[in-house]
Amino acid sequence: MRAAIRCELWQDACIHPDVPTMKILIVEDEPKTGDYLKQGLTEAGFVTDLARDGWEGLELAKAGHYDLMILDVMLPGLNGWQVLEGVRRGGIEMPVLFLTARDQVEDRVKGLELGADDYLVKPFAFAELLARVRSLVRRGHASLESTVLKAADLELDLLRRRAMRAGHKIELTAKEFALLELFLRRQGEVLPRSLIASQVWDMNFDSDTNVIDVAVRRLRLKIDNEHEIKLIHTVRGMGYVLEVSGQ
Amino acid sequence: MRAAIRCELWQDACIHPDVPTMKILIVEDEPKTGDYLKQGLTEAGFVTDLARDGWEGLELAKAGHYDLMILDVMLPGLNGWQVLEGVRRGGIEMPVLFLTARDQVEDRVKGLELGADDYLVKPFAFAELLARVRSLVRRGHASLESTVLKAADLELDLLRRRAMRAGHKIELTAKEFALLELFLRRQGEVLPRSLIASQVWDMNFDSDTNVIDVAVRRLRLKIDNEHEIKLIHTVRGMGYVLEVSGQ
DNA sequence: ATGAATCTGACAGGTTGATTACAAATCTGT
DNA sequence: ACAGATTTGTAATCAACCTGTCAGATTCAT
Repeated sequence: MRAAIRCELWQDACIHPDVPTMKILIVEDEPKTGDYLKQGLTEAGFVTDLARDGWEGLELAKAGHYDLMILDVMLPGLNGWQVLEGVRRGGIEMPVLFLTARDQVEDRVKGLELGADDYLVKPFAFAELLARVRSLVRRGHASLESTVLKAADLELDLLRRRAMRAGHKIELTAKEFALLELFLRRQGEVLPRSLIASQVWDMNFDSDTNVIDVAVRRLRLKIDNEHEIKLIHTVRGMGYVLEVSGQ
Repeated sequence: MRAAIRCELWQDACIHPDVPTMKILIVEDEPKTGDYLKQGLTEAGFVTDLARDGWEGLELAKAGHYDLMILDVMLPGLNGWQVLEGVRRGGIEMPVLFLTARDQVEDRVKGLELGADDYLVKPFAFAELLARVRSLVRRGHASLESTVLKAADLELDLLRRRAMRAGHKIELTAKEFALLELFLRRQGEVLPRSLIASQVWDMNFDSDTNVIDVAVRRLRLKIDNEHEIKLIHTVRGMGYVLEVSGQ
């Protein structure tokens, strides 16, 4: 168990200069799924609210200003479409990501016609959800969210899936890419191994493995090795951080 | 912080010194879809009129002058093509965006032949519609030119449903065509298999199929095989991308 | 100095994607 | 509606190369 409390404090204290916080409303009655989503998205750097049923969801949607709503179709009380309809009638324009069950193909079409922007069939991989969420948020804020993350002379183009440092192209594997993306999105923050694990891997920290250390090393070899200024730093006992030193 | 950003967005949306307001005519009989389109486009800064059937659409198109028409194919009374034909006979030259059902491939061809400028398959994500709308409004009604997608010496003619590479005609099947269209519309972007699956197939990726791999291979055989410069590239662990390398 | 934390290099199993063949589904002309 | 042709999906095989593990070296804080 790594110093969880301290980490939260660090996260709270640190505000990204260039990436504004995005607020996401999750409407999901099943506790497990709901908590899972909330935690995962929070760790990914989003601010989330969780509504446990349709009515609560609708209410929250109207009250707060969200950048995205994640909406389960099967809900007690108001179902997903009804919530969506209520939201749209209320003149609220946020993008909506529908979660539907495997056999409810029709529902999917219905949802899209009613103005959902994307859908995902349960069960889904968290990484998949995250990708959709980012895509929707990006489109909603066309100019706000850049598709290129930067730190010093390092650039990561998310759409083209390419990394460059000092104008030199760098080939990254999938894991390396995901890891670097996380570092860049939360640069300046010290990321504990448990957080890295939950975001880049699907595991809940199998304490005694050094996959992360090895992955960070491999990334370093490609990113930092031939450069005077190092970007990825080890914070002993806490985790890793990507930052432009002298900052 | 959030508040500040929102304000800027609103101001941006409201005061456009260099962009005059664009008028869009929506012809859609299904009330929910119609309302949703109208609302969404209005909030995106367009001025919209909504016609509930073909006759009304035709009448409005002739009366007011619009910068774009969004036209559903399935309409009671006059259908989409008939409306389009009437509009063109009336000597009205605005760009037209067609909304068609997924499997009605013929419809799309017909629509394009009759002088539509682009089409979108229902159900679609609103963001996608918005992108097409903006593209059309910016470009204006360009007829033939607008229906050809290009990358290096590869051309895809949406109207004639024909592909050419280096001046040589290439016969494509329906799936191949749809796949290549997606690649060309989003060239430079690495498309994950899940994205391709949802766009070209009507499925949500049950990872235990390699349809996409096979389809890409078949497309490659026709597009890239005999050419020095490859256009479709594999990005291991991430997906496929069409791009002119060295770009 | 000492123990814990982290780095390093090598290796092997596993995953990914290319390729091929074949079966199922769809289209076509009669 | 039927038979043949074409298109499309499935499955098996193979090669390339990721990626997790591990053991030993190294660094760091006390």
